[in-house]
Amino acid sequence: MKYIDKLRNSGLRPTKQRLQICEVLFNTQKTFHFTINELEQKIKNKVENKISLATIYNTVHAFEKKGYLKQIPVNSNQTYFDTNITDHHHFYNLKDGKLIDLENSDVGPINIKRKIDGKKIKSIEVLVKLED
Amino acid sequence: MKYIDKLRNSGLRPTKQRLQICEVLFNTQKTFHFTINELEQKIKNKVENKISLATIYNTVHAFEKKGYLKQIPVNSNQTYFDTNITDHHHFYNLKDGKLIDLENSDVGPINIKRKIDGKKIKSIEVLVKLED
DNA sequence: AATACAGTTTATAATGGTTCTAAACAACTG
DNA sequence: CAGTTGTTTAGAACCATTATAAACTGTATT
Repeated sequence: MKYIDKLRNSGLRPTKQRLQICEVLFNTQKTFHFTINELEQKIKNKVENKISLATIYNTVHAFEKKGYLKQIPVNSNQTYFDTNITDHHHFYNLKDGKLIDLENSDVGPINIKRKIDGKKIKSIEVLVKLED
Repeated sequence: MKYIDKLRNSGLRPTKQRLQICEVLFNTQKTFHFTINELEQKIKNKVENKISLATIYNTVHAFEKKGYLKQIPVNSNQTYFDTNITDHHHFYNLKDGKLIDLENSDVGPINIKRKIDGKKIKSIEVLVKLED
């Protein structure tokens, strides 16, 4: 149904596990940030059958490669992902390790004046660290 | 000599190992970026005696806490540090994992318009990912 | 519908960066 | 110099992530 075409169109077979993970990731009002650990918990709560941790890693990486998820650069021992794939930036609360979206209008345009020969800019990401 | 006071003034005993690591980190014309692994190699080359990996970790963390080093937020399995502790941003070359400093004048001022109650902004960091 | 093939899932092991441990050691104070 | 506290160290432990390889499933073909 909902996600089968999305997966097929990007060359990913719509397996039961992937469709279930799609439900958890994309069938929500709001986008959200997560670590693999947090996603594993969410899946445990929402999905009847067990999905192996390896599959969660595989799927998240597959979705990231296809552009359905973004990795957020943060200093942490865990990798943070975002289901909001639009260009935007983040607050990072050092106290609890939580991220908060910053709209582009909250930051203003960022104009990188310097160029590196033979290289293209793939992304520009602003991380604003918060403390008490 | 050179670094003894620096260390004493920040409440760190000027041990042989710390002074040697200071030489490697700070006794250079240019600032530089490094991972612990890279620093370990540099130390092996420049220092006669062996410094244990645990000491390298301890020292880097101590120096970071004192503000002599900065961590750079990058998505990588290794932590990146910078001996340039002034406010500035980075290019990140995805191909080889190398960082390049961006002067503030190359980016322009960044004005975060949104505020989070009860939180202060500790740092604002821009990461510009480069691809071919 | 049965078959074959390539893509997926899975439990488990392996990897590797980082942190912990606790014993030996070194810097400071009086 | 002696006592105390901070530091170094090798090695073990930790833990997020990746690799392995066997079982399984989706899909295209007949």
